Amino acid sequence: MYRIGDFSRMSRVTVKALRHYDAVGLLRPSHVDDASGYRYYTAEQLPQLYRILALKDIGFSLDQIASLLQKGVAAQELHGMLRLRQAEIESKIQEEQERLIRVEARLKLMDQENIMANYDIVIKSVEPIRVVSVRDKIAAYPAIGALYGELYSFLRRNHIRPTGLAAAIYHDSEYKDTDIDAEAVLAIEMGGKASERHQDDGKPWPMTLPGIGSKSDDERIRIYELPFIEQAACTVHHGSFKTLESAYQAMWQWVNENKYKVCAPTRELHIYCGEGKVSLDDETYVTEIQFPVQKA
Amino acid sequence: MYRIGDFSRMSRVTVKALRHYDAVGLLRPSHVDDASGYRYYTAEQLPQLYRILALKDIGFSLDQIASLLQKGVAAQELHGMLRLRQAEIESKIQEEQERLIRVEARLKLMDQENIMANYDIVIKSVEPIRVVSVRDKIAAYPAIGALYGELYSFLRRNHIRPTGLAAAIYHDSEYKDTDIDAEAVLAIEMGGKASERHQDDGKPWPMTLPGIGSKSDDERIRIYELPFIEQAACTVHHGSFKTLESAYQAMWQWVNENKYKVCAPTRELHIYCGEGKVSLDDETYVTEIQFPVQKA
DNA sequence: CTTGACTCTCCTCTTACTGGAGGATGTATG
DNA sequence: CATACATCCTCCAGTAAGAGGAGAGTCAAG
Repeated sequence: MYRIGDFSRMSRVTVKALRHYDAVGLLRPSHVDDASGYRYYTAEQLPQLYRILALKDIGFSLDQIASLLQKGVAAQELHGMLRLRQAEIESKIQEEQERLIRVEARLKLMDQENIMANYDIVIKSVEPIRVVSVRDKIAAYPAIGALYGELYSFLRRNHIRPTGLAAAIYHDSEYKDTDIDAEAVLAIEMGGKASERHQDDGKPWPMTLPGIGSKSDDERIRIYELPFIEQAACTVHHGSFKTLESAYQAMWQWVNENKYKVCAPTRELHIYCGEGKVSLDDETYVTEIQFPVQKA
Repeated sequence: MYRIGDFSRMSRVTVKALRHYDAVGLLRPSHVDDASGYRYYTAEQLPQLYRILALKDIGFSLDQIASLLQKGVAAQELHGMLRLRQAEIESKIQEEQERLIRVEARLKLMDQENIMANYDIVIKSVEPIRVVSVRDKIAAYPAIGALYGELYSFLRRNHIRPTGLAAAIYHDSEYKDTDIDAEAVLAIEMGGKASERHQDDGKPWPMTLPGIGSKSDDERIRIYELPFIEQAACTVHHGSFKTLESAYQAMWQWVNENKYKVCAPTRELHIYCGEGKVSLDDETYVTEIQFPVQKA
């Protein structure tokens, strides 16, 4: 019979931990003195403790260990748990390796800091958005303004209210500065409440509103739902459109270095874009750039 | 100005998390309504939030992020933090890889379970122990009993009390079953209290007690301190000495598969060894086997 | 009998939030 | 203007695996 301190020294497990294992029922001392509450352990409990430590080393939680020990678990079951752990560890390693790549990419990017502003790039999902849209080849980026004009006049004529969110979608798979395949979109009301939006009932929304869209002027305009994006690399540019370019540069570099690839048209969300008419060098603008990506 | 829910939807950060960042001072809403307490965020705060997320992705704690953001930290400093993180991640990956090896070794071992009992092997450190010792070549393992006899008679003659801990140390670097270089040791009192034992003052204990050890009978006997072992692979065998062999087998296999190598003589601690005379097939015995190891 | 080492229980703290209760506020609709 | 009801608020508890410490009781040796 060993007192807790002796048992602790033998096993190199802290007294605190031994008491904790007692409390959670993982390793009860073989005897507890009624009067003093002193815990007494026996030599036979040492292998039990070692089993606990070995399983802990493997990465099981105390709960899992308890269930592995208590119901005289079949070897089969332990085998399965081990396989599961194996997979978990492997994915954890992968995760850490990706993290490592992000750190390294960032370090690299810092060394070029004089060249480009520091953008913080984040992977997130993007919910579907119901929009009115017009798509056309444009000569240069600023020309997209005309497309928004078309959309606003369409909405006015048909008494549809925009939600205020405007975005551009670029369908070219590479960088171009002329003859750009651009789409301008304005978000409009979704059906249902925000909390229900996720679980779409599958019914497709009409591509055009009933009774409209037949006029020849509106033939260019579509109403549909932008698809959900599972993973988008996103960054926010705070400043004028003139300097937006550097954000794109940072995005491409990040995507490459982190071994992603762009798997759908890129989007540009105009989060803040002034009240009146749009200018090219308003430094107060806020724009989010979204690159739908997949692990390459 | 966005309400917390809108800001949450834009950034895909939960409302709870945003409130938490407010609480810890990481990202204060740019305006809080006095009357209602409603938090209002601006578009400019989106890049700030993204910076937080990017740093979090890299693995910094919120505290670290706060300190990185608050005192307009020099790029130098961030660079240093990133390097540090890099090293941390690398060591974490290594750790997980070792964990993975342990899981695989265990799976392998389970497949041979019919052959050998399941031993749980653990890495721990072993504190120095002050002992009386006698070392000799013995013909076979059971012959070590005679060495213990010598030690007990020595202690009796010199009125030294053993602490009760007995161990065998095997100096052969490979398995032998004859002509074995064995050392029998019995622990005796250390100077100082248990809590002070760790911090040895460097003074070597005398190799022999003053006034004794000069008799010719005692020339074989040494008194010294077993060295501290930083890492020892340890397992406990519960059963007779006859079956101890299989524990050694398991140990060697484990050490090899986990890519360690044995770097010092192995020890056998007799944790429970009956009261009277020692038998070869007492199934109640408890023995710990310790292999000092290093990563190969 | 005293001293000092040891042990006990109970409390709080750690991370980065999540979940929920109970109540106040904001906005759209009838 | 009244009423839903969606959204917001603040507080409280819980998570894993103990660490740290307070205050009090226990054990063995001298």
